[in-house]
Amino acid sequence: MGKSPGSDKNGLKKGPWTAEEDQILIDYIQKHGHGRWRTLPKNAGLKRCGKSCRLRWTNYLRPDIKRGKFSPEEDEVIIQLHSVLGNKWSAIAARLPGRTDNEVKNYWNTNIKKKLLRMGIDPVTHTPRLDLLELSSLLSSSLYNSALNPTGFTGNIGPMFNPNLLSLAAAFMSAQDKNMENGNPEKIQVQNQVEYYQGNQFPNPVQICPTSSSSTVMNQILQANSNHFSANSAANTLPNLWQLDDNVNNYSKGFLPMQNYGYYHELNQSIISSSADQNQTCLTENITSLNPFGPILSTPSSSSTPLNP
DNA sequence: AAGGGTAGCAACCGCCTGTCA
DNA sequence: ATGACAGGCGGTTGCTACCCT
Repeated sequence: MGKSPGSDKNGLKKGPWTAEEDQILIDYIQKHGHGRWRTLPKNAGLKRCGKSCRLRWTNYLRPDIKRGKFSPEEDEVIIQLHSVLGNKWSAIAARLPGRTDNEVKNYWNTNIKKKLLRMGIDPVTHTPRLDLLELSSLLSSSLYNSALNPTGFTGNIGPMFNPNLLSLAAAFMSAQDKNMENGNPEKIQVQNQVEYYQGNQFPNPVQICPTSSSSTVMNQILQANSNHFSANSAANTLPNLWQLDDNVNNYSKGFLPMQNYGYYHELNQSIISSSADQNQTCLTENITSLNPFGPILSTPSSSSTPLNP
């Protein structure tokens, strides 16, 4: 586990902690509390640096640490929060009782990240990967050809484009793939429960037939959002559901934009989903017990602007 | 059974920020 | 205003366990 055993030039021990060291640290903190980590090891009689002690305590020895597998609900919370906060592991971990930032970070890197990639979702931007060339060119042409884009914008469509559309598209793509693999020509029903503050509503549910052309589907999607598009084009800006006009007002309505995953509804304390995976209906479940967004709603960091680099 | 590859994760590293004198 | 220090954070490393051939 961890770094190789040994000691640094100051004679301080490095590497895995022994049970004895753990016990010494626990005993000391129970007696004196933590803090002053630099002097703690000396006072406790540990040949460790303060930083190592702090890490050992916060990541492993703390009594409120919850060990074991992450639940599907925790998975969802991590993904949702990551889409808003980016790699702010401590902030994410703060919403998961008993989980540490290190644990969340490791879990993300070893598990969720791969899961998202397998689903065709970019784990950094939380948008469907546009190396799905067919989709990419489709979206571009849809934008260019549309009178809804009078500015002739030619930039990156990634975050400027309503990610929910991409989600839906990804759901379609993925469902299409699955059906083709299974040789199942049946209609796919992609549940779409996106609720927009500005009154934009997808048809609910959207019926998508995998045998229909992708452009038809995308046209349906674009049309379904035409209210928003035309409203914003009046302001001579590219339509962007994530760059809402007035964050304060929007939040006061009780909706927190969850990039690519719909909206978290403050009053219902539930996520109104635009999940790319029709099987992930748990997104719409009430997750009150985890209540991941309470404090976030009161901080400026809850801006609808994605924090991801 | 043995060896190579890979996933999981504890621990470390270096940078950043906040506090205080 | 500034420098020192403590603590926090995200990224990376490297060991162990497990899987596959």
